[in-house]
Amino acid sequence: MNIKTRFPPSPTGYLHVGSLRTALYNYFYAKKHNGTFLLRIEDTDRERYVAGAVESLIGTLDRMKIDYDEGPVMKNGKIVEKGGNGPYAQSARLEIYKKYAKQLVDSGYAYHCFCSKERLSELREQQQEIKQTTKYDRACLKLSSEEIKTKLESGESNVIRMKIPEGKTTFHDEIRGDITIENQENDDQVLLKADGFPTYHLAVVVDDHLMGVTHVIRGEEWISSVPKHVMLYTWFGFPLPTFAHLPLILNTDKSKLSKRQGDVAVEDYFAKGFLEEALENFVSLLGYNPTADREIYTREEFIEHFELTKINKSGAVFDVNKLLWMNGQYIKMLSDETFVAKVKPFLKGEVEDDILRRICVIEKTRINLLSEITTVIDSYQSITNFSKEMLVWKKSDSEDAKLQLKNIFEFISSLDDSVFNNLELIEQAIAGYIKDNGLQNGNVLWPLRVSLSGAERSPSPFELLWVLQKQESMKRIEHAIKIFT
RNA sequence: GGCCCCAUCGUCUAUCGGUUAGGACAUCAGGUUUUCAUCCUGGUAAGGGGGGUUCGACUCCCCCUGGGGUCACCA
Repeated sequence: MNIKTRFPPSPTGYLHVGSLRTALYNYFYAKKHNGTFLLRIEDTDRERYVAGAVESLIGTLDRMKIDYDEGPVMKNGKIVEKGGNGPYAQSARLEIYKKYAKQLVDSGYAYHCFCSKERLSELREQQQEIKQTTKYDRACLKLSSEEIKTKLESGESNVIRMKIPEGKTTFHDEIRGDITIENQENDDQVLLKADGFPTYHLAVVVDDHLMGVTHVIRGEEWISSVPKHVMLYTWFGFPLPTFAHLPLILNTDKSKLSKRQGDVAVEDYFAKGFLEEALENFVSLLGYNPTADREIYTREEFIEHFELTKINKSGAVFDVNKLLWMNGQYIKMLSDETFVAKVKPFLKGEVEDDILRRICVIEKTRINLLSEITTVIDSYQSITNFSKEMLVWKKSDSEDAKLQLKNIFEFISSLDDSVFNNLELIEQAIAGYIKDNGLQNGNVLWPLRVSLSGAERSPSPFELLWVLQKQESMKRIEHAIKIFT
């Protein structure tokens, strides 16, 4: 069988991290089985229309390097469609849904409903008051065919609703096994809205079938509506796809991951300086672990080991701390050149290329977020005030610190400019100086480092000399010496 | 509230009847280092409760408890 999976986001203007994982899992599954993966735009809610959302979504998927065989793509700044099962935006498929909805009405599985929204909400309120389950009361089912005909002919606003039959519906979920739900739990779901747009339920079934989708992999929040989908598949005579409902991604308090409790958009994570690869790795691990002997996996490994039956059933808390750690791991794996390039968009002011490169080399093991580069650069460019106590190493004293600074100042000024272009040479020179004079590392390096950085914690003095260069370094040491007088 | 799903360290997970219940993040301690970071070593830390089934249950079954999801002309 030719496997086909799909990713059908609603174009909200950003990609939710839960959606990202859904997209990834669908992608992994298709790739593993040499199948196809398609992107479909579920834009049937005109009230939630966001201008430019599709473009932004495509951009984000592109940035995540999640490519699809079918669906809308950008070409010369415009959206064009790829694949032979389009259109891939549901708003462009209205006639199709109308046809299928009508077919259901004609065969008695669905019916027109003329009830106003006001009546419906009143009804709901009444039911809630007497603690009844809120369901449509099927008032319009009692309409005679003549009545329906006249209402329709007079152009009265109406929707098409499913006529949920008695009994119960059982379906199989690859992750959870068989699930049975009483049909009476379902409301007579609206399939076609008054504005002619379908609801999710109609559109997803029709499209998945027409587009040849074999595996429906989506979030757990859809489980309760699967019976409706199963009924639709059955009424249309469509073969059932394989269902797999992924565990939810949760807030720290275990509720469904939401905007209120932190960032949910992958674009937000980009903006904070997370790397695409780290995000993919982290989010993919929320639900299963390919081999369980490590945390860092390549996409190829995720694909190779991916199995629906290995996915966890319980929800996973999104732990930013671990993401941060993972991002740091990915940053360390970056080449210096790539790191510099990735960091550039975060720069506030101009930084000379060569200096930036040196700073990046030093900071690669020190930051977990690309955006941290800005504060780090500030610390190289300006120095905060420090007391003379700070210049004294814990195993030394004020007199010695001052002496050491004076001596190292002399030594550094004797060094050739070219030495400062090579981190190793700097280190060799200073180490040699310490050894030749029979000194202790701490006595020299501590005050040196503090005078260069102005901080108790900082990169090594060698690294600082390398970045600051001779002139600036001497200036700072001189300034430190003055503090003693 | 009805229905559905779920239940291993604080968190992500491994263990698909027999393990000293493993790894990772976080945390704590130690090492390396002039400091910080990196890195290395080690520690603390888990099978919600009660019944079964079995020679033997974290693992299978039932109940309870707890958590979550869902109940729209939103997806």
